[in-house]
Amino acid sequence: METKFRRNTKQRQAILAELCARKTHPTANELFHAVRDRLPRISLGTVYRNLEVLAETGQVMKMRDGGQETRYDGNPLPHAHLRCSSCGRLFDLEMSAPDLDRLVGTEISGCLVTAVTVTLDGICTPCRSRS
Amino acid sequence: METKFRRNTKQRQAILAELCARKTHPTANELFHAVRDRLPRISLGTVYRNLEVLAETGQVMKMRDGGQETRYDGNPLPHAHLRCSSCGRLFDLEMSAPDLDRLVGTEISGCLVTAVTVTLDGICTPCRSRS
DNA sequence: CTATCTGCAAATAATTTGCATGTAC
DNA sequence: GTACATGCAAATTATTTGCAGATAG
Repeated sequence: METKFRRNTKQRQAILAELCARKTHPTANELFHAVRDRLPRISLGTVYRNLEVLAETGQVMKMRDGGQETRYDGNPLPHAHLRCSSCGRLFDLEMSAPDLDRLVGTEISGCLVTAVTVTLDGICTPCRSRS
Repeated sequence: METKFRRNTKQRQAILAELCARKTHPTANELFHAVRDRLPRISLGTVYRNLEVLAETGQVMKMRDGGQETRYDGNPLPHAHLRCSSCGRLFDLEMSAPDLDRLVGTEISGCLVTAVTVTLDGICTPCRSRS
């Protein structure tokens, strides 16, 4: 959408609030169901459209690393993730990657770097004890 | 598919050869069209099925970081990527991340780490000169 | 007021799957 | 010979879009 002004609708507020209230990294559909408790008439399309806007304005991060669905992260600060290859969940890692984060804003092979994403793959504790 | 034996079909060979011959990170559909020059009756479903098998056996890497389509990488060695936020292309980076690669095989918060993915976002040289 | 946003439903895009037939081992 | 793989087409899943009515600023 190439629009100049952005309205602060109750739908957009509710989606952002719901996302920021979570430490998990929900899908659009999960957010849709959560937000629907408060706004019963909200539609899935609206959730997708708002997440797109929020990602453009940098309030939210889109994460397409893992499974089939896009997940969203309400934490705008740089932090690494761990994806469980068994259950597909994404966890925040305390760890950061200072050497890599420093690359933001620099040029590499003529490319201006705007973000650094670090994702580890592994098996999370619940999945390990289950097997 | 939970099968024991894996056949070395000409389709699977052709897909892997085509992928390894490239420095780019093609989509399933791009590979489909490329391989079809040699195997005119190959189907898109077969390409998807084989890429899945090749990813399971570690000969190929699935990359879902960026745009909407999954891309595949025929280089099994660890290396970072740069994704152009304008055109969506994925480039290999000479750079590696030794501090992070060292994490493979270790445990972090009880999770056994099996892989580390590093992706930078930026605008590639062609896209920068175009604007 | 009016440009932006919403709900709804239909459309699209990527990927997966069922099934009859083919083929590597 | 038989389990695994293929081609084809239909099904599924995630996401996007068109449009008429609603609403934030």
